[in-house]
Amino acid sequence: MTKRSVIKNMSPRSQEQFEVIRESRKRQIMDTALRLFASEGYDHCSISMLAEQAGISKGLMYNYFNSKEALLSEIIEDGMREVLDLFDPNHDGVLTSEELESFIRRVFSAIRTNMEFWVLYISVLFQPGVRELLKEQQLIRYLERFTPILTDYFRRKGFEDPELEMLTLSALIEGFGALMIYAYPSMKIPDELIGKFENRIIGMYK
Amino acid sequence: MTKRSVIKNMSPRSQEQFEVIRESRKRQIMDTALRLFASEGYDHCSISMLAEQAGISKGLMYNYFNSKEALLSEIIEDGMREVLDLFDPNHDGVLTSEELESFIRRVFSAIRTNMEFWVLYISVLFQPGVRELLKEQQLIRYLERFTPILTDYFRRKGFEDPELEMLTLSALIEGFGALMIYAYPSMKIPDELIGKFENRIIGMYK
Amino acid sequence: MTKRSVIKNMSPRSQEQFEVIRESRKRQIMDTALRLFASEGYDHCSISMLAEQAGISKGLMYNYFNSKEALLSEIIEDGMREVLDLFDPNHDGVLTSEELESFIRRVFSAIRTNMEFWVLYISVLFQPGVRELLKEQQLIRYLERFTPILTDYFRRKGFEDPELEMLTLSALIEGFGALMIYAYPSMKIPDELIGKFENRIIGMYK
Amino acid sequence: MTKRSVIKNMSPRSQEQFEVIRESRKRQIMDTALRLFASEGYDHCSISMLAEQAGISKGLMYNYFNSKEALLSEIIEDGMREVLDLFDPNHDGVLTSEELESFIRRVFSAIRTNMEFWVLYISVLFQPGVRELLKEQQLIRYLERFTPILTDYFRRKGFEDPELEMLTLSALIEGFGALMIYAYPSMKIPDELIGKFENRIIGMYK
DNA sequence: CATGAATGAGAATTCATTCAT
DNA sequence: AATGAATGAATTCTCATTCAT
Repeated sequence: MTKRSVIKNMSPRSQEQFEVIRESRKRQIMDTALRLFASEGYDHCSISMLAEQAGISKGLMYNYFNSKEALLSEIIEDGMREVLDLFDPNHDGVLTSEELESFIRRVFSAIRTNMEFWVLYISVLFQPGVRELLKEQQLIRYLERFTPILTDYFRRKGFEDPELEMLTLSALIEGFGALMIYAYPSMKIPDELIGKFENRIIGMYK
Repeated sequence: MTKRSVIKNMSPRSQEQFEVIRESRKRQIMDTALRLFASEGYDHCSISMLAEQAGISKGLMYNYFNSKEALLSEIIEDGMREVLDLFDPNHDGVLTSEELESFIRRVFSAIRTNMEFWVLYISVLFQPGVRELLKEQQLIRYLERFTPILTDYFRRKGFEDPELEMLTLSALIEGFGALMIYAYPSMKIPDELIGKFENRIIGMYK
Repeated sequence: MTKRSVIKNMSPRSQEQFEVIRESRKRQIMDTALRLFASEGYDHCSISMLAEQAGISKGLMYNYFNSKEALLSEIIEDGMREVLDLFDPNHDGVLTSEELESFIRRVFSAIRTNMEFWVLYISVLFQPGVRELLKEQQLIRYLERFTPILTDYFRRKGFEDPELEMLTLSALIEGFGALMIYAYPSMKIPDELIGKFENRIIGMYK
Repeated sequence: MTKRSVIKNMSPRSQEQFEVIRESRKRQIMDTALRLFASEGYDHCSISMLAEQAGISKGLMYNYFNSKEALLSEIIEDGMREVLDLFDPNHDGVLTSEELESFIRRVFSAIRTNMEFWVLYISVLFQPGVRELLKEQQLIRYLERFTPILTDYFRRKGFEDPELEMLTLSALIEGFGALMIYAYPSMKIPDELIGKFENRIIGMYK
């Protein structure tokens, strides 16, 4: 009788309990890592530092993630999932005015409520060496699927140059994100101004 | 006989020759470093890699720069100088329509012709650990001096909410930069579209 | 169930086991380092050499000491503790003849039984760059506290020039140490002669 | 006709002049090096630093000395020659009281007037890695030749244990040197006290 | 004789990762 | 599942020495 089976016999519900423990540990690690990666930078945050901050041993991390890069990857995927959840996945490929407004509002909301994720995401996005990592990620593919839908929307709405509108809208959103991130965490753009900005964009494309 | 000629006699390779060598080597190192930092990322580019790519020994870099960070710093300063040269430093604090148009065109031109620098600049800007390095840089101070001038311009032009216009313009420019950089070097936004985008922005604020 | 036992359950190798490992490894590293620093010189002994001699990897040293200098520092402190233990810390500031004799005998004993430490200590003491490291060490402070006590002893004993006696005694001890160390490890001053020397000094100041 | 012969023809007395230049340059380098080695430590003083302080180029040093170690070696030899010059080399192997007094006075004088040399000498002497360098030096051989002469002196003078006297005198001198060096350059032992100390030693062995 | 650019071996140190327990 | 000791490759940086001019 192996040590393993002994443990098994002693705790019949251990299977589910283990699952729960695993999941909570994973969250704990990922939350700490997101915070540290964003504030210290992915490269400058060592596994030691991470383990210490998360209150676990260095070895344990490798029990949950195959490597530091795998951890990053999961964090990014996780953050994206959270972001994507904000968007209606049910649309049929044809965008209405209401759906566009909702989309824009969600984008702004996402940026404002997930700053830590965005800082990490963008800082990683601009580290050329790691870029490849993200190229295959869902968000990018999602956004790429979204652009023709948007372009189509502008065409249907009778905009003279749909592509130009698409570029402008993209730039406005990206630019807003960049401004927010760059300001984070020291400066702050007033909430009221952000609201106006949001409304203006919606007004431009309704 | 001047002191200079004495020195000359003492050193078979003259002062000027050494200066020429130093200057050209420095350029060679900085050019290689800019390229590599931008394409591989500052952190992922080691001195070994840099030396190999530049065709010099590892030690030589330290003959010209005190540290890797000092090298980065000089590259950034250098790039900024080049960028700032694009802008007219002679304006008196009051912006005319023509000056604004000129400014916007120069910004776009700068982004498009110095992509490598911008990729590096932005990637560094978003690396939390190195951010402090740039906070004291000229470009940021320059841009910060520019924002009130722009806001004032919008006020004089009778725009309803000058701050909102300022934010919008900033977002459009930053967003365009981000799009360009993100696309670099694999994708390309068509030149024609960029031209239209530029003209639209100018049209918006004239 | 105490917190301790919880921790125990969590780690198959118990807290105590780790402490034992750490302590023994630390000793192993410090012993090797003392030997090497004394025989090769602190500067000429590289971490590589040390690791090789101690039979560990280069990196492991940094698991136990923050830097090479920290290692040196701990060795010095350790040696001093050992040396200071030889002296009676209970004296009340007033020295008797017996205490002086005991002190001198202990000094000589310390020098003779801790040669490796003394060689390192003195060699470091005379390396200008590292001197500051030792200025704050206990031994020096201890000795500095001792000099007025000795001077006072000579005054009470009716010596004509207590300061001169103090200087002479110090010189005799330092000189003996220097001779021993310089001779180490190739030459040897005969034990019998050392004994006579010791007795003579004691005789001079009783 | 080679470039060399041209120069030769142009300056007929260049041979002697070169000698003078060489000699003065060498002195300049050695003086700077002695000062720096003593104050910064041999290991921590780089050729760059030395060249800068001496106002010459790095390469030039190698024109006069084959290596950094050769430079050290020459400095040591040079300092020893200076020290040895203080002693009467003419004695016939039999020491008189007057000669001993003169010897001791010279030793003390040497220590006090050549502190920089002694600091370097001792610091090098105690760096085990470099010790071998000095083992073959003249001063040590000289001193080794001197010990039997001293022992013989004490025997002839009727001292009970000549070897013990020899050891005591050596310890007193070495100890005084160590005290001086250790105090250098921050503390100072009062000149008057040194004088008394000197006289006491002379008194002890006359 | 004199220069300083250039080299490359080697230094201290960091850190992702492995593994015995 | 959990620990942290151990590894070793890679990193930044230093410096004695060489060499073309």
